[in-house]
Amino acid sequence: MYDELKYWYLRDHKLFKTLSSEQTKQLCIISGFKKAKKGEIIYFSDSDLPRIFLLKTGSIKIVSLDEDGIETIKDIIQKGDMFGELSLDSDIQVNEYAKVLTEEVSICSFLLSDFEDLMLQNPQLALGYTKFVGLKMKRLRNNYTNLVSKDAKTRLVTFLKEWAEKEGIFDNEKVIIENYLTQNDIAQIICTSRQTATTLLNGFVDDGIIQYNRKEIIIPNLGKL
Amino acid sequence: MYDELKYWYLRDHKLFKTLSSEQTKQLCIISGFKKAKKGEIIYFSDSDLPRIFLLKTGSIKIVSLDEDGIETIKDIIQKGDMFGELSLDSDIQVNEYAKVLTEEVSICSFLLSDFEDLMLQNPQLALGYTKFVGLKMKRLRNNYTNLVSKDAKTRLVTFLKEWAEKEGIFDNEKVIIENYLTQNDIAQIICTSRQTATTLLNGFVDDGIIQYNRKEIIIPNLGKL
DNA sequence: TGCTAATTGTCAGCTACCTTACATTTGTAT
DNA sequence: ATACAAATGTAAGGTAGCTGACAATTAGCA
Repeated sequence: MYDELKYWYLRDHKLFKTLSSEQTKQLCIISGFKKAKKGEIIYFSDSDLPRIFLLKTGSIKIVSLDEDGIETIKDIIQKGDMFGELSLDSDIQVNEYAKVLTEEVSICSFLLSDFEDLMLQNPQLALGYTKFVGLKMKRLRNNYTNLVSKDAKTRLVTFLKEWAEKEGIFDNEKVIIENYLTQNDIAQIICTSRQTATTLLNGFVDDGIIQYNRKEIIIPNLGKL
Repeated sequence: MYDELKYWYLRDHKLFKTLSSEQTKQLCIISGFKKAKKGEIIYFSDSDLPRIFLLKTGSIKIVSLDEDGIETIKDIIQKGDMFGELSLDSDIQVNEYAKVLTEEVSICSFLLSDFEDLMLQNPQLALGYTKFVGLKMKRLRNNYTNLVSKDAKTRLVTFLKEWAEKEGIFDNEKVIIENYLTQNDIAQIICTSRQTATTLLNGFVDDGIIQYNRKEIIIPNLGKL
């Protein structure tokens, strides 16, 4: 029964659509599965073997700790996304871990080596995965460009728009976003200080462009942002 | 004879090592090949079909033009590197092109669709390619972190070190780099203004940490940088 | 060989943003 | 309910580095 569940967890991910149920099951048998609650930390280095993770529901942030013990957000992973050793190399970042942002997340994982084997057997999967990694790089590069050429305000607007597009609940021009990020998180994502992010957000509220509280962000008119 | 040449150009790239000569030839037949001189511009949109390029010798910069006509360096591509639609999607960036930096470059290219076909036939290639893209992403992410947390001076040092490692000619602790970049290029790479880059470089020269001219950069002691 | 364009050098203001520092509010455990 | 920690709000002061402006040098070319 448990295997069955895991099977389904993979099954409806677009990347695994091309696999026969036999192959998916093969991946499932060796895959781990877990749920975690808000604030919990998932260490990549828990298993000494490199893994690929698939976030089934919820959101997490990938955080790295630098020499001075300062947390930096590396990535926000959302429902349906994969994370872990995406570059398929096995050197695990010791000072990197994932932190759960939403109330609950469910994650399944499989060993990098098993995933590789499966890709070798199924070129379509390999191609799909390559495109997925490529897309991720494109997005990263985009962020990079924004960081260089746009100021903090523009970066915040861009971020809010993207967030709305990805996770917002639309009602005509109005969008509601479930706000599971602190202002500090947002600040880190757009690469600015917490204070600047706070000031900017409050500025938007004053201008009536957004409504903001700890639970949700409402954008009355996405076009106006 | 010409086909033969192109065959060899691919052959000794590590990514294509796993291919049978038959397969390499297959890719070769459909691939283009060209040489270009310093300052020349290579437009990706030249062929309406998306392509992957392989830089055999020399260096180029990938530049994008924004709305205001401002050039931004997206990437520096060196000998042996690939560039083009690496994310394997076909939407060509119209306002993106490559500019030759070294005296001469030789480039070969093949159609994205052909490359995909070949990957489907040879999963090992797909896997290798994914690792390659992953590595590229890792480097980008590294730059990103530097940009956020380090100041311009540190970024310049990091860049010089990397450049030396990658292309420098070593003589014990001393390294000589062939300098095909203008200070403006360097400034863009480390995301600062031309003036700041100039001042910093001259500062290093004054401190005796480097010797700088338009032809080459000499680092007497790489460890001291 | 001289002419022109590109590259490099230097400086003075300006500003977006960081830092430090503290007050206030909100969530949560006891 | 109370206490404590986390998250948010606000302000003053400092600064890295950008912008613009202009001179000096070097490279490419007719």
